[in-house]
Amino acid sequence: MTDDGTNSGELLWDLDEGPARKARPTLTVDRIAKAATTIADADGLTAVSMQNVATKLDVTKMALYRHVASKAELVAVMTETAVGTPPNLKEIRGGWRPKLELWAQEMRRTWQRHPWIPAATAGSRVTGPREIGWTEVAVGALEGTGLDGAERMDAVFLLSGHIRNTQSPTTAGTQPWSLDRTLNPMISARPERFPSLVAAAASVGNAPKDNGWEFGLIRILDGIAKLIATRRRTKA
Amino acid sequence: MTDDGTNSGELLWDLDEGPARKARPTLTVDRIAKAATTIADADGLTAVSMQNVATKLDVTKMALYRHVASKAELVAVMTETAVGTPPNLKEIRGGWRPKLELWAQEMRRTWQRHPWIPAATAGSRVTGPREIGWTEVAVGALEGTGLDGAERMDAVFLLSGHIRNTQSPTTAGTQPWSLDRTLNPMISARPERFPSLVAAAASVGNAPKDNGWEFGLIRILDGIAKLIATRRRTKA
DNA sequence: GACACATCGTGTACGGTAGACACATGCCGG
DNA sequence: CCGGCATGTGTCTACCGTACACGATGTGTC
Repeated sequence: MTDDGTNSGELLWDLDEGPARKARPTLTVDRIAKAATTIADADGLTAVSMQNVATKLDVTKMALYRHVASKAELVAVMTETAVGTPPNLKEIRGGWRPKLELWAQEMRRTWQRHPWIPAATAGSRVTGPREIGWTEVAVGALEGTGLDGAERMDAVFLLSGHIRNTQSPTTAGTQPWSLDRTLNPMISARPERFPSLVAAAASVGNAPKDNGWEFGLIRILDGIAKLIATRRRTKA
Repeated sequence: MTDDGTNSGELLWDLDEGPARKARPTLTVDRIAKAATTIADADGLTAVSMQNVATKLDVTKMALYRHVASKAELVAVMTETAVGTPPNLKEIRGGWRPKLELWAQEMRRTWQRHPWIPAATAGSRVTGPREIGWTEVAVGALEGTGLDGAERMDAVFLLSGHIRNTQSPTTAGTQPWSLDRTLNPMISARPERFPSLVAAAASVGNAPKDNGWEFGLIRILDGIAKLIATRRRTKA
């Protein structure tokens, strides 16, 4: 960038380092997506602007449009890369429940590595095959449980929705308390108006500070288990 | 608005209708919020820009800043007004479950009237007292169930998260099928890659087309019921 | 009744966003 | 050698939220 005299000196010395060293490697979709992902991981999806990505790659923002059609497409590519490949659940023994537990944990871990994924995968949009692959294996884990197709789909949607809700501060609803279980001061200052919330905050046990992740996971799986038990009974 | 000759005629006639009829009613927070809500109800929260709201009220956008400090504050006012007052659950008989069922239904209905609420209530922000009131009554419905404070809060959060996930197309995760249960064509074209999804889509029963709302609600409540049953047993 | 002042709406400006489009440059095949 | 095509640049438009100076207007006080 800086075009001062020192640069020419560096250029001379760099001649020793080998031939054909490109000053600027050519732009590819991959490099663009990687740069955008770095930004998103660090500063969130809102920090991903064409300008920011372009600056990081030392090009103008319009250069990016030679490789991606729109920002939405860029985000789609980022997402499809970041979600990775779903876990292989076929080798997991013990039926549908351990499989879904592993699946949920893996998904949660992936989303923790890339906290912007929930925001990027909300709303209607084009979905990539790898992302769909996650749904595929989860629905597959529920085959043979007696649930019909719609139920298997709904169960997986319920589970992934829970991950979304507990994982991302940007897509989750606002909680009355903060992450460390400290009640909103506006509430604790008005115990007569919000008695149940104040009482609940006063009697918090040693629950894990995971934004309700573990709690919800067990409740959902228990609920699904109950339905499956009913189906097996009616079938027999 | 139009400043043509017909207007003066109307003005003359209007003299009969009473004194002090203001051509433009003065701007108030209420009128601004109402206009913004109308826009959001019709075209979504993204259509709510200061410019659009101002145009609707026939003022410049900067005039709005005399009454609201920022757009975030405007959205907060809109939300607090739109959520309304929570239902009175104390009169509902039959224990926690019918109470929470009614609560969830009422919340869902409110959110259906204003589909932008999920998007407006996501992320960290200032929460209004009426909105917190909804959480208050739901947590209150779980008192006396044996759940500790954190569990009562987590249960309500789980439930409202489910409403959010099934209610708003903008905050929900993308489903492999559309609202009418038609599988994404990208999936149905590749049955060898997504066998479980194709199989599930083929065996959909007469499940309600409610985006998994009813399914998830029952599963979650069943899961909570199981936990409550455990607590009662250990207590006794 | 005049005048100062507070309130409220206007107009202009700034930095940010996504993206359309014309132009330059450099590489590669004939 | 040379023409064409791919790729990156520069400029422009239409938005977004919001800071700030200005003018009009209505109101309370002397």
